[in-house]
Amino acid sequence: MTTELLARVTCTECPIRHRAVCAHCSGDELDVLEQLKTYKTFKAGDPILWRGDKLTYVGSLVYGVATLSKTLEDGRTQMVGLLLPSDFIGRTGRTEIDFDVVAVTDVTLCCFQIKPFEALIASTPHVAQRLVEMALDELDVAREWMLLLGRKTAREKIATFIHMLVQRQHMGGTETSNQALVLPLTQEQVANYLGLTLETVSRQLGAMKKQSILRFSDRRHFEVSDLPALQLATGDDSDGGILV
Amino acid sequence: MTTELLARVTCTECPIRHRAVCAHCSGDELDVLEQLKTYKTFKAGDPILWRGDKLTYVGSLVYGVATLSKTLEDGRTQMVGLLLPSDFIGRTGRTEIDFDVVAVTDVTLCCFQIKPFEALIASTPHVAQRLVEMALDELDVAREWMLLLGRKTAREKIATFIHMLVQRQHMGGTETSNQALVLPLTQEQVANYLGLTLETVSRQLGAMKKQSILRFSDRRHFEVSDLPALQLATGDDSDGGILV
DNA sequence: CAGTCGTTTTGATACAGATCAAGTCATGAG
DNA sequence: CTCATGACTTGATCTGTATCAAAACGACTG
Repeated sequence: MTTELLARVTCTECPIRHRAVCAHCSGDELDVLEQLKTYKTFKAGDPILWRGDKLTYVGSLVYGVATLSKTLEDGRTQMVGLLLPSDFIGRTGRTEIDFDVVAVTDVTLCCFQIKPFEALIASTPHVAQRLVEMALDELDVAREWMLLLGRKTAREKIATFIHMLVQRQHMGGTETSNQALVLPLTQEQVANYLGLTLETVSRQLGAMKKQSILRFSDRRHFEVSDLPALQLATGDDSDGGILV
Repeated sequence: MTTELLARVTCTECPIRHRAVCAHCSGDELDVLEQLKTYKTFKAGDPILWRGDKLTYVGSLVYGVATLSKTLEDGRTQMVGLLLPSDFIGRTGRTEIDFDVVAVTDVTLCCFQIKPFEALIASTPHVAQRLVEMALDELDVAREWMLLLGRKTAREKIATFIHMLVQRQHMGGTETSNQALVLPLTQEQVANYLGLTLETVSRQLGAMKKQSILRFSDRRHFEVSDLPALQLATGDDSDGGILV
């Protein structure tokens, strides 16, 4: 990973080429991006943006995992987003953000200064269009999470979270279960994502291990040994939109 | 209100002219919208869009109040959005929505067929740009609500909700407290918005009446008699972004 | 390899808010 | 005016999850 961290990649070879803001861009448009982009790297634990910071750049997450979170005065915190490769950080039309962005693992960002980027949007409809798509997708995700936070039980929350990891991690892969998965967060971070305490997360994960729904090889790596049971435990409709 | 419901208004006289998708449009552009738009009305309680419906039109809410909500199989429901005048319903780039939109009061929508509207976006950057702004604003709101749902106490939830009503209802008005406000939802609907039960909503509102933070003239109309106390009870930072 | 720090597990207890169960209060219909 | 229905209130009890506390487990450090 350390080599990846520093290597400058050309857009055409970029691992997030087809999912990031640049997804709809033609070769010509990529050339423009190529000129503007710079890479920034962050170590695990580093803050990427702090609440109230002046927003000087925006960018796409290329490698690693980062979190968005909001914190109350007394320290209670709620994660409001989990950023995986191809996700976008920052927004146009505003110069401040009202949450913290933190690198959870080592992170590489493909960045653009905000001014030139805004000019780019005005001149490159493909980027603007993709940005809307991504914003609306995020909105859908946020609303799904509102349902989770407001109405699901601890068990359903954990199951939904794991199920989301499955879907996001082996996109396009084979649909067989028993696939190696990474848990990119500590249990405390999972708790902050799900509106729970870390003790409850531990107990619920423990229960799912005992029921052999999950099998952990170490703290960070596991597989789903009973996907149907997991899906059932999410509390959602049986079919995830795929009609029988 | 019934007269308003059916009256066709020209864009230049439209009450949401400066806040809706059309906010940035020039006179010429409004002329185009004028050709495309049609009004639709709904009675209180009517469904506007149902989950899984084919999305054939999009539109702006002109008069009234509507809710977005998601429901689990066993009936637990969570409101994921409260639509007030100028808010936008529908999205581009997808033909289905995964939540229900319901009219809470009588509602008038300014609608566009989705096909011509998508063409419009492509040709009218002012609309596209406004749409992005609105999507990102909604995303901010959704994330604020995630913090509320995941981490706030019942009392903080109620206080935050009322405080939001204050802000959205007398936008641009004088900053004095003691202003007549409308509670557009039943307590059961408030409960679904806040991830609580209706009994808890009743008790917390009762407590705030007893502490003379709120004063109700009838079920639906009230005023905030102690705004600082309300703000304190939200659990948020003291200043709502306005520096002293 | 002993020591330390962050993470996870486990147990006992407390409590906020849910649930269950009657009421009471409005409003509108006949 | 009476009845019916939906909205709200109030009280008693239950329970899921938080809280408090301690120990066990790893991974890294010197």
